[in-house]
Amino acid sequence: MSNPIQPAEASPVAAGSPSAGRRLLVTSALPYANGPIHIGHLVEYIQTDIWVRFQKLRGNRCVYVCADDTHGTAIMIRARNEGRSEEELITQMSGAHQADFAGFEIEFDHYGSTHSEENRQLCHEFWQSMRAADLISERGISQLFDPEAETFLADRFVRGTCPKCGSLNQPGDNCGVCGATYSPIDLIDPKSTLSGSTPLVREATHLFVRLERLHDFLSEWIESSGALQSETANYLKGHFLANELRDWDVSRPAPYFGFEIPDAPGHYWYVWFDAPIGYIASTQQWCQRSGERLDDWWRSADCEVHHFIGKDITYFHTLFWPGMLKTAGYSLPTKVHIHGFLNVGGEKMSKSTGTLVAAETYLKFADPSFLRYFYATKLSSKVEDLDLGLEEFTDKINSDLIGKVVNLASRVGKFASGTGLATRYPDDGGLFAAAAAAGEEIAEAYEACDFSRAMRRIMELADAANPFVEHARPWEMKKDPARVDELRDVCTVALNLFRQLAIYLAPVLPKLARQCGELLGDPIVAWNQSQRPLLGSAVQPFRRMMDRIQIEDLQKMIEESRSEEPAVAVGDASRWTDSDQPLRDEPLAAEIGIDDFAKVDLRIARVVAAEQVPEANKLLKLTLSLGGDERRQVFAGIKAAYQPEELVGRLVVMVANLAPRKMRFGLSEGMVTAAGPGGAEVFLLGVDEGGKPGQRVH
RNA sequence: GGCGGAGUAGCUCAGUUGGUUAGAGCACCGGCUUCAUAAGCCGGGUGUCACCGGUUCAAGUCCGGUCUCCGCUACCA
Repeated sequence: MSNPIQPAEASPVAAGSPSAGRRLLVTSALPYANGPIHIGHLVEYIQTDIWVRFQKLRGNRCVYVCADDTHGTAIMIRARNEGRSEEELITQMSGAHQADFAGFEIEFDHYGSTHSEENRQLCHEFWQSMRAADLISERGISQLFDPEAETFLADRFVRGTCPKCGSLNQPGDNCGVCGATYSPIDLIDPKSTLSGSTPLVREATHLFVRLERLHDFLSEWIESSGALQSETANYLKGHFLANELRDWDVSRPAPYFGFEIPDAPGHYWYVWFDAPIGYIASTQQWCQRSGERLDDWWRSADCEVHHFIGKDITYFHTLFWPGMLKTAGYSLPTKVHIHGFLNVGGEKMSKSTGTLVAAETYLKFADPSFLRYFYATKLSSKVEDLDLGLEEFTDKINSDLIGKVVNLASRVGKFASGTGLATRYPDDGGLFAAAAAAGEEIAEAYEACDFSRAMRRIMELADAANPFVEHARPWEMKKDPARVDELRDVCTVALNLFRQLAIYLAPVLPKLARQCGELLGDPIVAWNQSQRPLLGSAVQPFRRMMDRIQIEDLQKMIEESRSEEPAVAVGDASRWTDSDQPLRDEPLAAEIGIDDFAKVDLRIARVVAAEQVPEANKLLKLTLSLGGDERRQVFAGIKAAYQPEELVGRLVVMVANLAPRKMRFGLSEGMVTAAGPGGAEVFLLGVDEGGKPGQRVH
């Protein structure tokens, strides 16, 4: 056997070892005050919280700030619809968010709001710096205005007919059918989704940040600061830095819920201007509360700044934000940690399948520790989407946490309160020493945000610990009073090995760390507690720490999330329980008269030939017959849904008078009608028995 | 089409700078144990390392090509 570890021999390890004494300011992206927190959001807050708890456990000075993101048109509209003030809405939402976070043991040092006096002041300061640096320009742009709601309309609040392909009821910025991008002004027959009225085109002055002036600085920072993963730096170089950086529109004309720009009355800062500044404002509130100086955290070379964000908001944090910070003289981020999205069961979360689970709903069915651990096993430093599979989730929790970790304590816990811990650490075959030695490697994995690696290493330790108990057979010792010393030794080893696991897992499972601290009468407060065994103390009565989870619990959770969809009253048709999702995805278009409809000449056509277009991603080439010699060549975006063979001979409905359009693979002389969201989910319209090619649809 | 990532056991994944017979956990099979247990312990490998070629004494690992999947992006119905 190897060296038994004695307290006197254990080498004292400096708190947090080489990294001791760092100062870190850490943020998660600010959740928007327009909806509840769901398990997708939680990936980021749990990831950040684990990292922050790890840093604190290592003895570093680490401050974790966040805030609600409260400004913008969406908040204004929602408050208006609910008949209350914006302030009332965001106050209530902030409370709900903070309750959700607390439920998952996400512990901020400060949680603020972008709608704060501190933020307003800081926005003024940033703005002045940017004015002084001559970064701001001004010009008029044409924008749609809703005369009824008396507000300018962001792209997503306008729908209309696509100017390119003529599809009805498309969003204001791009066509969901043909994918064309355009300005909402180009829409044919636009409608405001707020009031249904026809928007007017109005000229409005906007203020812009001339980002191109920071091009050299940004290129340099992105390339060589080390703040970004190479894949992200690469993406930015390819998509943005290769060309001239476009001016960034940072103002919105009144009415807008936000801060009015001091030297441009009637104009408000766009929400993405004041949101990141909210990181600093929240820090400032924390400083005021704790007697700290803001400059020590945001203008000090000794303090690291770490942002955790999702991949969807990469360019706000890697282009605009560093530019703003640089201009205003604040610290640039030491690191921007970017994570991917959450899928559930291999698919995007959605309300209709019930996979978009609210934080509050999750807490009704499962232990928050489980989600924290599960995410930890899935998270790495890469920008990768992660998948939550229900079976994988329950397997991992039950075998890792229950079977390996908690069970280790449970197996000896009930004996140990009688024996207490031995005063000398017994021979354990080197288990404790090996686990102590693994500490640095695990710490490195945490530091690098490679949590999955850390969890793997920790579970290896747990795997090694359980056979020790099995072979020692403490239950037999219990029967013989003469063997009480042996029994105490076994308990001492098992509980110390358990404690090491609890320390290494403490960033992920703070509750387990507390329970371990209570059991052994010694709170877990520092990483280096893993290096020396706890000896000679009493053990408190054992209390159950976690319960197994059944997959049925999760299924119920999904079920409840699905039923949160408001049911639609359907009266006599209630035996048909069709989802309302399609209508919600694509609301009904504006009313038209019969004349409008008559413009569209729909005809029955027979597919007489169908072939693959090998180079195309989505297209099949169809030859349609309208009877006689009338043939049309049509390219249809149904490649993922249909094989050419199954189409030949079929009757379909086509738009016969659509202007021909030249495409990469040839001329398309019409359009085949189909429904569905796209991809493989495309369904051609059929024709009942008796219909003949060439007949018009009336 | 462009950029990025991935492809190793039924599943989730490790696999350092090339170096014995390719690993772990889960699942599975057999046995043991269960007056500590939420269970566990002992044993069992189930593989064309996506494919083809190359470099090398030696390739899961390096190089070239091909295929598939995912993400972003562009074009397009």
